[in-house]
Amino acid sequence: MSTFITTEKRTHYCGSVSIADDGREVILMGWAHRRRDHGGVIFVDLRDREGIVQIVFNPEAGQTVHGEAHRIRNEYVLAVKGTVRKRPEGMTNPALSTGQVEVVISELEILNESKTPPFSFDDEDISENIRLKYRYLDLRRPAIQQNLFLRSRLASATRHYFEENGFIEVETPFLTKSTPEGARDYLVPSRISKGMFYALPQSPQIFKQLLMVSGFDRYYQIVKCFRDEDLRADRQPEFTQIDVEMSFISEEDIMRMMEGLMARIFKACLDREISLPLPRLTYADAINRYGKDNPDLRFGMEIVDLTSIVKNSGFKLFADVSASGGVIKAVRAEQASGLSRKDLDGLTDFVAIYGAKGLAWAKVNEADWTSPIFKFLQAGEVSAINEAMAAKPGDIIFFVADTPRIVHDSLGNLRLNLAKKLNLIDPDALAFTWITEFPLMEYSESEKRYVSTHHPFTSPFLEDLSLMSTDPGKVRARAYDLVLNGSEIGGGSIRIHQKDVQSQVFSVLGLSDEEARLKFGFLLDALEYGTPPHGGLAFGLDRLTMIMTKAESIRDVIAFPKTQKAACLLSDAPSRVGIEQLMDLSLKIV
RNA sequence: GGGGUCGUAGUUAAGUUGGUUAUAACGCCGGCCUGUCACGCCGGAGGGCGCGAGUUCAAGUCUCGUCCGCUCCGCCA
Repeated sequence: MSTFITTEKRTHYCGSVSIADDGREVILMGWAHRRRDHGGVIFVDLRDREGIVQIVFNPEAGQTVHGEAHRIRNEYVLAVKGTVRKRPEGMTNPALSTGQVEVVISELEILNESKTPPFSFDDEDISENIRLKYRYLDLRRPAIQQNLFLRSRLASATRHYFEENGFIEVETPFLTKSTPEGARDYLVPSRISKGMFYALPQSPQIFKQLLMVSGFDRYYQIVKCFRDEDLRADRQPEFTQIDVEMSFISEEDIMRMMEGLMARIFKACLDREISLPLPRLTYADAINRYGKDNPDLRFGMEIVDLTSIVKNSGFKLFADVSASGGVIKAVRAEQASGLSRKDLDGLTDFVAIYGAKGLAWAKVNEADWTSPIFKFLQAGEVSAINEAMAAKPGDIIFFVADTPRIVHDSLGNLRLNLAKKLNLIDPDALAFTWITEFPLMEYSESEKRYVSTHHPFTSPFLEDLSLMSTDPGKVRARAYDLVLNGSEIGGGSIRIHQKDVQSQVFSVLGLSDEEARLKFGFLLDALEYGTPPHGGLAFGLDRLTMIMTKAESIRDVIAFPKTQKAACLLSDAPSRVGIEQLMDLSLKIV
């Protein structure tokens, strides 16, 4: 074989050959995307990461080259030398960015052959298990490559932004200490200390706070985090955070700095302008108006509280729910009377997922309602509801009556479901909102104690401190989430920097001084050595990339993702290990 | 842990009320073809229906179990 590759250098990417190169000799290397062999002339679409260009083998080019070109099959790896030529009249291909030109080949070297791939790279609906098993081939598909290119630009823009603003990137350990609060840890057994385990970090939370104690003042890191919890379409067991912490700052400073980051990222990656400052919503407002702490603000359809209108209603269900401390709320789907009875039954099943025992609906007419509950309501109630909902003929009102928790869950998700069904969402919209004033802790029925909403180092509102002993659920946290298009893309808080406040929080969480020492002793010690006021936040880089690429699954923005059972179909991880490895670690499988 | 859904040639799918040799398209292989670009034309190979039991004269088709993918609830400070 010749030594094309060692003596010659590639001059262009396939996708970057243009009409400006007309007449120029170029050297290209890439994969045979498709061949069209006419017996005489042979066309090959040559593909690399930048795109596709048509290369042409004419019989006149010579026996050797033409003969070799007959051997080309899909996905063969080629090196070619040839001359760029404007395509003959009427033979351009507008579907191709390089469709004005073609490259007439004078030299060819087949650098490598390829087995027939298990699936076509044009086909969009290949089952995911096949794609994941042959992920290296799946990643040849331009659509996924584009996602990863964008992800890289996102990370790059992030680094530039933080460097310009005086942040230092510091790496924190992956082999670290298991922390009891929060998600389940991935554990790594220690060989040297028998029976002991490291944990992979759920986030670098404590370490970045320690860096503030050390005086680094502004820290960031693009870092893998690990959580051993069940997966979702937007959750992987290992995922990437843009992790940030700052000293001598308040909420305002951090939120401004992060808004700047968002503006930079969207400008750099998508050339989109974000108007700042970003809107804000308190947690309580978000729940009351949208039923969720990650509301999708790309459309309206706000939840309306009807409890005061119907609490004394002749409709027993409403009256009973109200009397037992529940609420009656509703959303209005504009001009949705096209929904069939079957659709409505489907929606009832849908809200049942969130614990709702039923879903009442009312089609609004000129004078009355078409509704199973119409006959139970007085005329005054109907008109009051119509007014509260701003209902117009053709609208449908959906009611849920239950505990606040179930009502918000049901209607919050119903709102999303309806918006998709009724096409209310502009796919290009970017609806940011900060969510502020989260509760510091919530009572956990399963654990029979208060648990942190965010994490135990989150600072309470100082003016709420007196509630700590009397009504801990009412204490607000100095925490903030950033939500984009209904997805929580980041969250953080001002941290506790005084030891006595930290002790108070631990005690409400049911952690004794002794336990707290055992679990977080090193952080508590550090807090006693001149800790500056500090706070920070972390963004989910994967989720942000998902939104920016309009990916439906987090797997489409991760090169080598895991399945819902947390398995890697490519490498076959996790897998059994040999007895020797287990013995080294003093482990026994039970 | 639970709910839903899927599994039939390499791929994507079709397979009626269980009934001879399990279809199609694309891909693959061979032949022909000098302007195609989802090239075209002719011919061919390729699976026993995720796996395991069961019902039946007879099972992709019914039953049970099991595995895998996806999705949701719980979970994810």
